[in-house]
Amino acid sequence: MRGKPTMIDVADEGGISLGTVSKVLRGDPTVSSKLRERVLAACRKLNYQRNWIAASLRSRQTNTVGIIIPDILNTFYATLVEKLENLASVGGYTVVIVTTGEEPQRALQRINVVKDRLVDGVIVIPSLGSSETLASSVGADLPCVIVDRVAADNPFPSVATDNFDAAYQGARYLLSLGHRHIAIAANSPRLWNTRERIAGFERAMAEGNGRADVRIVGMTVEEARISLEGLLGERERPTALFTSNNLVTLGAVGALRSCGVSVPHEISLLAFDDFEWLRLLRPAISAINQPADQIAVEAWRLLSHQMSGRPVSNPHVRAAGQLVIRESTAQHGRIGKRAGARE
Amino acid sequence: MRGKPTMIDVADEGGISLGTVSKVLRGDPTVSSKLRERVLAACRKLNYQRNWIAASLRSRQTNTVGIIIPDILNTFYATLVEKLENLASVGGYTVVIVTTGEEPQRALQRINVVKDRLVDGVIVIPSLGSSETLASSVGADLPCVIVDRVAADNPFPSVATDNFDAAYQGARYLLSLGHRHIAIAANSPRLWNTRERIAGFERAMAEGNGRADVRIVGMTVEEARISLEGLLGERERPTALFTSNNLVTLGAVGALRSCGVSVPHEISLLAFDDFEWLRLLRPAISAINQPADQIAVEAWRLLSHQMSGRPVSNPHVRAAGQLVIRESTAQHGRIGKRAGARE
DNA sequence: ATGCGTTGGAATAACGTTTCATAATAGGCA
DNA sequence: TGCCTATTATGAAACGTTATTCCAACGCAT
Repeated sequence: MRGKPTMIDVADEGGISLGTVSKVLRGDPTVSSKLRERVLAACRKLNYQRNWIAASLRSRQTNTVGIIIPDILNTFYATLVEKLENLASVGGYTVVIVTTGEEPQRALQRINVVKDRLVDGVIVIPSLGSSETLASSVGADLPCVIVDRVAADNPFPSVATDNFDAAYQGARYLLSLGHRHIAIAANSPRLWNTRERIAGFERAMAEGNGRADVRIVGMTVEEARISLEGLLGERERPTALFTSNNLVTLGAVGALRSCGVSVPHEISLLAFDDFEWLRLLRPAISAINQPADQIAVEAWRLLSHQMSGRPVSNPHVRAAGQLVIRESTAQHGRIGKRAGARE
Repeated sequence: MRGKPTMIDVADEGGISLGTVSKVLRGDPTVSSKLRERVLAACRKLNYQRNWIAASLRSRQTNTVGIIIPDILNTFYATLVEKLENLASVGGYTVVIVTTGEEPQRALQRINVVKDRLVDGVIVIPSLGSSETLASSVGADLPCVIVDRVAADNPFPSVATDNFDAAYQGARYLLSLGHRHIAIAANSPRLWNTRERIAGFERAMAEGNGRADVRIVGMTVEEARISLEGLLGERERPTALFTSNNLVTLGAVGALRSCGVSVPHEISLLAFDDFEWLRLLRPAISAINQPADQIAVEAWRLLSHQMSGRPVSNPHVRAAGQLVIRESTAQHGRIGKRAGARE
C-alpha cells in the first residue's frame, strides 16, 4: 500500500471483499454486524479516508451545493450564507460559494463554474441582469431555489420576504405619523425585490393620499450617497425617507450627515433591512427586518426536497418582514416628539 | 449517446481518438491545429461539458481550495473571503467555504470535511482551540496558509497584520493625547492575534509609563457589552479604551450608550478593525485598519506557489495596520478639544 | 533510396469508488 | 437429511477522465 489507503487496502486488511467494505461505509443495512465491526476496525487501523471524488464519479452525486450570490459583504446575504452553510453541513452537504457582483456577464461565467463543478443543487440570488438567463442556464437540469430576487414569472421554487407587504406596512407606518410627502430611495427597479418594494410603497401612498417620490439611486453606497445629497438639497424635500436596502441605508446616513440634516426632526428615516449597527447609530434607525433565519430554512427545505426527489410542497414561500421602530421616525410637524420606541 | 455527452462522444463525432480530445481540452501543445479545430467544433456541436470529477479522480487534483474561517459575519473575515474568492476564481480555482464558529470540536469536524473533499489547498483562520491540532490535522499533507491568527511557533506559511506593532502604535497615539490610564478590551488571550495586540499595547504602555488595564471580555458582542458596562461603572475608570477587534467594538459602543458615557469627552475610544459604519457613528470612531486587500493577495500567493510546487519566498508575511483618526479620540483633560481629524 | 530521429495520434491501463448480478451461506420445514 | 427460500457476501463491470506507452508517418541526411 503506497500513498493513501484505499478501500481495497481496507478489504485486504480485514480479509473482506471490496463490495462489502463499500456497503459498510455507505451504511447499507444488509451486512452482518460481525463483518461491519471487522471493516470498521480495519478502517481505524489504516486510518482510512473515503475518497469522495471516486464515489461521486460512480454514484453521480457530489453532496455539494452551490450558493450564488451577488455580494458577500452585503450583511443580509452574508447572514443567509452563514445559516445555509450550517443547514447544509448538518445535512451532510458541502457548500461552494460563488459571488457574481452585479455584472451580468461575470454572473453567467460564474454560474457555469458552479455547473461545471457538478453540484447536486444550487441556491441562487440572481444578480442584476442574470435573472432572465438563469432559466436556460441552470434550473432546467439542476435542482434550484431562487432567493430574495424572485421574478414575477419565475418558474422555480423560491423564497423571499414579502417585499410588497413589508414596504406597504412601512409606508403606512410613515403615513400614520402624519407624513404626506415621502421618498423611497431604491437601487434599481430591474431588481425584483426592489420592484416589489416600490410597488408596495406606492400602493400604500396611493391609499393614504400621500405624495410618492420614487428615487433610483444606484447600486453602490457611494452612488446612493451622492444621489441622496441631491435630494436633500431640493427645495421641496420629502419629510420622510424610506431606503430600499442596507447599502442604500448606508448611503443615506452618509448623505444626511454630510448635509447636516437632523433625524428625525427635519426628516424621518426608515430602512429596509435591519442589522446590528442600526441600533447603535444616533438616532437609532427604525427598520424593516427580513427574517433571514426563516428564509434560509425554507430555501434549504425546497432544495433538499428536490435533491432527494421528494415532492416539493409550497414551492413559493413569502416571509413576513417585521417593522422595528427606533428613534429615526417621528410624527411629522411635532418637532422633537418621538414616535415611541420599543426594543 | 444517452445523457450528457462525454469525451468519447466528442471523439466519435469528430472522428478523432479519445486521447487527442483530452489533450486538446487540457491545452496540450502537441496537437496540430487542424485536429484541435475539429475537436473544438465537435465540442460545440454536442455542447460538451467536461466532467471535472472524472478528471480530478485521474489527475489527483481538484482545482478547489478550502477556506476555513470562524465566522462569515465578522466583517473582516467576510472581506477576506470576498477577495480570496476573486483571486482564486481568476486562477481557475473554486472555493469551498466552511465556518467553524469558535468551538474547537466543531472546528475539527469541519476541517475534516474539507480534507475529505480533497481540496488542493487550504487557507485557515484558526478558531479558538483549533490552532494546536491544526498541524497534525491538515498542514502535514496539504498546502496550507494560516491567516490572521498565527501561533508563535507556527510552522506553516502565514499572513497577518503586524498586530504587535499596530497595537503599539495605537497605544502610543493614545498616550500622546495625554492618557495615562488606558484599558484594552480583548476577546480572548488564547487567540494569537489578540495576544499580540495585548503585548504591543503593554509594551507601549510600559514605555510611556502608563497604566495598562487589560480586560478579557469574551468572544461575543453581548459578552463584551456586559463586561464593559462593568468596567465603565468602576470608580477609577480608564480615560481611554482600546478595543481589540470589531466585535468587541460593537459591544463597547453598546456599553457606552447604555451607560451614558460620552465619547470622547469622558472617555476616548480607539478600535481595532476599521469598517464602513465606524465613520457614520457619532462620534465617528478612530480605528486601526487591517489591510485586507494585501493580506488576501499575500495569502493567495503563498498558497498558489505551494500548490504549483514553486518555491515559497517570504513565507511569513506581516502587513502594517493603519491608524485612522476620527472623532472618538481626544486629548485627555481638555474636554471638548478634538485631537484633529483626517479622512 | 534507405535509415534514423522527431513528432503527433491512437490505444489502453489506471484512478477508487458504487452497483448489480451472482454465488454462498444459513435457516426453516417437510 | 435434503430442499427451498431468505439473507448476506463476492466479483466484476462501470463511471469519464488523464497518463503512458506504442506506432505510424514524415522529413532529413547520407
